[in-house]
Amino acid sequence: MEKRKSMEWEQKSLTNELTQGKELAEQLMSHLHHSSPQEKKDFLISKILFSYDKALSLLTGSGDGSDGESKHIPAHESMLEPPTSFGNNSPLSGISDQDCKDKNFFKKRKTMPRWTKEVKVSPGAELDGSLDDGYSWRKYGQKDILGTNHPRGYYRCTHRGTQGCIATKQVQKSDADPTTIVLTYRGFHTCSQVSQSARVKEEFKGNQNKTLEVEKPNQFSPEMSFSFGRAGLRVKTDHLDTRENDIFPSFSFPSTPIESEDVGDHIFCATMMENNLMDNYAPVFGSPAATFESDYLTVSPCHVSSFGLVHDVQTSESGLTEIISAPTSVTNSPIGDFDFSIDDLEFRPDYFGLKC
DNA sequence: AAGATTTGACCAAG
DNA sequence: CTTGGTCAAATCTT
Repeated sequence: MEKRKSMEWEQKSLTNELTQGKELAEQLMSHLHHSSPQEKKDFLISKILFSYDKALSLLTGSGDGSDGESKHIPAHESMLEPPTSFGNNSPLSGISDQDCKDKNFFKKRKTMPRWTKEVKVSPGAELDGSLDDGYSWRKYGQKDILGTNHPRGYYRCTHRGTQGCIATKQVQKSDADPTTIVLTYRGFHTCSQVSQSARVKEEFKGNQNKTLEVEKPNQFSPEMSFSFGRAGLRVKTDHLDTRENDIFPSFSFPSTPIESEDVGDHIFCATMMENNLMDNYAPVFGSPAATFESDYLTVSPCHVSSFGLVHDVQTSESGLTEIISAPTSVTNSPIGDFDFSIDDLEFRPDYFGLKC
């Protein structure tokens, strides 16, 4: 009896959330066709994401802690920080507060934002954890991990003490391929480096063409294809090049350095963490995951048809290959495309959604 | 001297 | 109990 009531309630809530999401998306569409303030769009996107996420939570019954990811993550790391790029006075903070109170939304989330990146380094290259990803890190530990040949290094943001930045990363050499470094990022930067990133982004906005020309004429090609399959969204981009320090995960890709001779394929693979708010907001948190060697590019999808992301781009320096992925399958994550869109929106609103 | 790294100890989760 | 992650004192580097 109790159970049935509960199920009915959940179904009703699910319907409500999905309906709300749809309505919000329609509102957003209408705003996109008009010159509405960016903040308003952000607000709508945020609400859409929350709606979808809540719907997913209901579907997966995450309230019982069955979240697949959570079992790997210590409970004391459960908090989700508000997206810094929205700011404290952003519309988002309002909704999140309300949602949190209403349904213990965040209570169910025992995870920190977490995703991995594999960086393949040319033989002979330095394989330490200090690979420059645009942020400064301080090593706070190292541990031998069972079943692996190489120790894992633990790094936290240098500004943890001064600015309370909670971002951490783990660095470990791959067993299968010692030239590959597996980077696991956790948490998003809340330090000033985020705003730094945003500033670069703004500069990029204003000088996009100039930058592109200076760096590598004709390198930026709009022909990117997003192919979504069960295995994940794939973004293929040919000859991407520009400079942009951007935010993970969606549309930030390493770019080609100016004097890059050793040109190789750059594979960027991002799968979204299912049913996780932080995934939705990952792009605006200022994650370093997609950053590399200070040269980045923010791109936008031309069309979106499924989930997951692989990005081929002309090399970053030294013919490095990066594979970025979130730990959980994206198959169950209908919000995957939102993940990709939100950052894009922040940067180039006109590309949001499935429009191109 | 201040900041970064190393490394053994500690703790929570499974 | 085992394991991954973090702490913090000792040590090193700038």
